[in-house]
Amino acid sequence: MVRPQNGSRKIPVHCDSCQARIDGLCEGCAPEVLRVIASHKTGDRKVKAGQDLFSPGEPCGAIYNLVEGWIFLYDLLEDGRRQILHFALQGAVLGFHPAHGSFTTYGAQALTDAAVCIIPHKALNTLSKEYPEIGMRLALLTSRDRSLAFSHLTSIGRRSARERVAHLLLELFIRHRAHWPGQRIEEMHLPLTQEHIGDATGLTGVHVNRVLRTLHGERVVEFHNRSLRIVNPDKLVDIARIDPQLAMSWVRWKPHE
Amino acid sequence: MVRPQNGSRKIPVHCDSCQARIDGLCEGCAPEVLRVIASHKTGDRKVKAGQDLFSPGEPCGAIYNLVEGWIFLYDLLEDGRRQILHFALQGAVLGFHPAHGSFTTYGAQALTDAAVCIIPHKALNTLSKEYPEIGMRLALLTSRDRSLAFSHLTSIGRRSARERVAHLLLELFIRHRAHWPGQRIEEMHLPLTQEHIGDATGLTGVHVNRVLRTLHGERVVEFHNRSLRIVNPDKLVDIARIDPQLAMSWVRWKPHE
DNA sequence: CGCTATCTTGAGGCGGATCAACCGCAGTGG
DNA sequence: CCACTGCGGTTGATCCGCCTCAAGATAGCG
Repeated sequence: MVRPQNGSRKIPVHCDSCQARIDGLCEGCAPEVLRVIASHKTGDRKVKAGQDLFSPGEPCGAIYNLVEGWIFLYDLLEDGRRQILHFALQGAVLGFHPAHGSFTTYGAQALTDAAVCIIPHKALNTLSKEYPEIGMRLALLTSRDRSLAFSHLTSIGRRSARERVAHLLLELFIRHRAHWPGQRIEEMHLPLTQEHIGDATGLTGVHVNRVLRTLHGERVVEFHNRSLRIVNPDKLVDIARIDPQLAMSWVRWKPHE
Repeated sequence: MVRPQNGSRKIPVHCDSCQARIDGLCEGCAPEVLRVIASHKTGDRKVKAGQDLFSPGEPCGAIYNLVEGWIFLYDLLEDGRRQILHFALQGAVLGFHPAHGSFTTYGAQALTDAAVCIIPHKALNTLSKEYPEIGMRLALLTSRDRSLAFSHLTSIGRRSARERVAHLLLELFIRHRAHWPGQRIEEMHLPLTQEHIGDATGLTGVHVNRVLRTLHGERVVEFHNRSLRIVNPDKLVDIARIDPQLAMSWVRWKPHE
């Protein structure tokens, strides 16, 4: 299992666009909004794997910056069915809702032990006056999330189970690798169960299993033990029908001028 | 068929939150970003029904403010299958992508004759320096779109055909009424074909037809001739399983302080 | 070493897709 | 004024992808 960080954030990473060597966040293309925001935090918070950072329907008083770990956003129906809306990686801004001071419409749960820093909404308001660029940076971040959500919509609405699963695995692989581009190996720690994959793709865990077994049998990907290994990248891309253009928008916030 | 505006934008409307009487855009809660942005437009553009404002894969050099008409965002697969991502109503900001100067990953097509004003990306950059609030306003707008996309994800991923259709109709009705709150009548012009509804809900037009016929037979909604009439609102809400909390986020950008 | 979550595999059923007519209606042109 | 055309809606028959239910098999983990 290849997991370069594994608890230590001291390993420097490269930004995929600017190739700058930085610690955790890219200054050029990943928004400095994160650093500035983080500097105004009122506190940190650790979330254990399986715990909610916030739950659906809670009052939302703060936004969070994900410093470490995996967190997913989810929606819950009354009958218990769950839809996973987004997988958040390091550096993500969470809890930024259109209506401040209202209630969350979805929840956020940690897949691994995670760490966030907390910025109250009030701080954000004053902050945006001090650093006018913040607003636009935040808009770009949110816009990237919207693009991702759009691509998930297309996937769930119009693709087959096989394509959906391939698409999701590839997306997570690409987004993850963008954070750790030093790794050339087509293998990563992916802290999901097959049921998570099902809830993200609109399938059942059982059917995800069948798809994964097939893909395994075809020597495309292996997913065991929360470790993803891409055996045949070309074929996976082919199955997922990824638009390379789109893939870029998954990792880039903004091109360098 | 009740269609209050029908080509004339002179009818004043009320903001659902602030009750201010305004022309087209609410100053209090709908962001003044729109007015400011519009004041920096380099031109207007009319789009005929059925025409693309922009197509998938085009270079994107400008953002647009929808002044009049309905426009939907869509994604196209190679084999021709289409997913509708979003229905944009008056006041919407279109074409704001995470990577400026790159290419669009989805298209925007007019459902009715539509009018937009054009703001080049460059203008946006300088603009955000002049009016620092713009960025944050834009972030909130984009965040609202993201919430909508999330709720569509849940719908397509986890709800039955019946629930999805009910959900979409109710969403469009609520969002539309927010622009024309003077109308008490549960009837509106909805410029969609059943195929559009299918492409938005991940169903086929044929199946949408069956669902609509059933709902008609149950005296819940009538959808004829691009006109939607909600016969039994309570039942529709019940079928759609709308979270009232969520419904608010469809129309509100930001609560008044 | 037992517990519990997760993975695996099979059998059977169903919701929605697909395919194929046919209808109604608004243009449109003779 | 009417034939022609094309789009959208309607309906039926059939099919299939994925769900459901159920029973093991594995494998982390205390």
